[in-house]
Amino acid sequence: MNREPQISVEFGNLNLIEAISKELPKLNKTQTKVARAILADPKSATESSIASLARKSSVSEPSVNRFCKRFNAKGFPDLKLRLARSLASGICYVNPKIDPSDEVASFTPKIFDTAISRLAKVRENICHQHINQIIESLVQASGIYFFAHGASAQVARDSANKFLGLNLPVSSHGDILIQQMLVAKGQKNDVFFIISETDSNRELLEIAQTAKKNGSIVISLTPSKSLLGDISTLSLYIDTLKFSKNHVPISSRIVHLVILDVLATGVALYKN
Amino acid sequence: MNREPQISVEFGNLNLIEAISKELPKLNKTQTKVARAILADPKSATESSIASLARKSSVSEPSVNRFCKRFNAKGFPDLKLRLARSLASGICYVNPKIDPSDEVASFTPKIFDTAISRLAKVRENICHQHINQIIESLVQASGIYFFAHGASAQVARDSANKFLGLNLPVSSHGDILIQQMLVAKGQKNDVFFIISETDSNRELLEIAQTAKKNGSIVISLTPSKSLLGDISTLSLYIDTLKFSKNHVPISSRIVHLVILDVLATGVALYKN
DNA sequence: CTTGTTTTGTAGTAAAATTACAAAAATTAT
DNA sequence: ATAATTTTTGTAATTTTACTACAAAACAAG
Repeated sequence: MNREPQISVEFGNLNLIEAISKELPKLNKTQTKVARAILADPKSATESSIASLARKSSVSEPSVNRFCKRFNAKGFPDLKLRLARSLASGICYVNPKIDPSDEVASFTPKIFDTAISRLAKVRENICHQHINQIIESLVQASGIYFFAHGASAQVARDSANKFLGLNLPVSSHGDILIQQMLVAKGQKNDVFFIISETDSNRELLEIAQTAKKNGSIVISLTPSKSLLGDISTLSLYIDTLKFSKNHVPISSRIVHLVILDVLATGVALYKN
Repeated sequence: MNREPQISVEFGNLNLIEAISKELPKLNKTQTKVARAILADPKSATESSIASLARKSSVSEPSVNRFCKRFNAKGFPDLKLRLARSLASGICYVNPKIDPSDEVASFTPKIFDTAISRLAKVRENICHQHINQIIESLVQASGIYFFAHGASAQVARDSANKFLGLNLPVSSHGDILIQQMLVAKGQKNDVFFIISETDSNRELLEIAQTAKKNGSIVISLTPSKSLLGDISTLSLYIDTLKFSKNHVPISSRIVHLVILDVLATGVALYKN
């Protein structure tokens, strides 16, 4: 039973809450009241009747109805529907802050939620065509080299293990000198897969450039707007959260790992 | 001060569609009709009235209403709400199978969904008290040693990096001989943190036993019902999915990583 | 201040959902 | 088999909810 994903990313629907807060300054007096009431507790808004929302915002029922139409909804039930969708979709996930007074019971779910919402976001936005191209490159590569430094080195090793299990000519390397040597000897069908959480590494950039010059394929897993991504043959952009001191310090690594699971699965399917 | 994150996905609600298809065989004649009508086009169900859904499934309106209550909804609007929520995220909480005919666009969300639902499950079931005890052990340890083999070795290294950043006396080791040596010299306040996805490693078990005998603290991250867990001072149980050939091969590593983020966060908060 | 425009609420109407109850199946015991 | 009991289902009435037409305020410009 081949279950297709049931998502429908209808742009107009997904970020209704964001749309409302964006339009907030342009709204008149009563509509602002309604908007405030909704934004104050969007979830309960999805569960309440037009009457109770009208009461909550101290306006009349038709005013709530007009508000709905202002936002291109057919009516109040339609607005609730969109609201529910935009709440569940996670597009407007706010990364919860951890404050020093947090107990285990309060920060543990926060950390899980952050990880989950990051995955959910990437799930929505990832480009399947890119994935496909990467899979094809990997399958026909004469050699696959995972390069990374620092924390990402673990992801690189893990990836190499995965692909090794699929009988691909793969290895992973964390040492710059070795990376440089391998790139210098790179063939046309060699794939250099570079994983970077921060795009801050100058040496990796040069390595990628050399690889490109030699005609090898460079695939990168980097933050968006990264120099590394620019010069790569193919790249997947995963942004690290710029976390301030008390933000959840979830790593991109988790997302990277899942993406590499996707790639490995793709390769496995491709070879059969 | 148990403030929940402002916007969190409610995972208990999200799997209504799955719940319906799961209950399908247990339903009686009319309710099956309703279920079929909903499953045939869940999205349009969220947009239609009870009357039109009743017409579509060739049953009476009250029957639809009864169906709603069968699934713990307050009534029809409530069911629509839940349906909308479960559609919007598109996350499938039953571990989906990947079949060889799957395209990138169909197996990619499956893999993400599996990771997400695993995290969600652990988030719900994790014992905060255990976490707390582990954090306390780590903070007061004179030495922390992460031990793992195979794929988990990456998690061990990653964890060591994390705790190193918090100025703890930490190291990670993948080599059995070194592990044995370190355990033999173990002090009372030393913590041996053993990460294992499979509980299949006999040597690690012996190492844990030695550590325990020496009076050191043994903390383990293992599958439930594991021998390793039994002999540990403290343990967190994370079950690996026993995946058949065509199940999503998501690793426990992702869950392990998040748990270690939790522990690191706890330690960081504890020290301030 | 008056006229025209926009905004807002009132009251009535239409639609939707729920409930109570009765009819029809289905089940069980005789 | 058939009567009695239970369960299931639909009809009709009730209640709740949402929408619309219209009139009263509020506001702006002359």
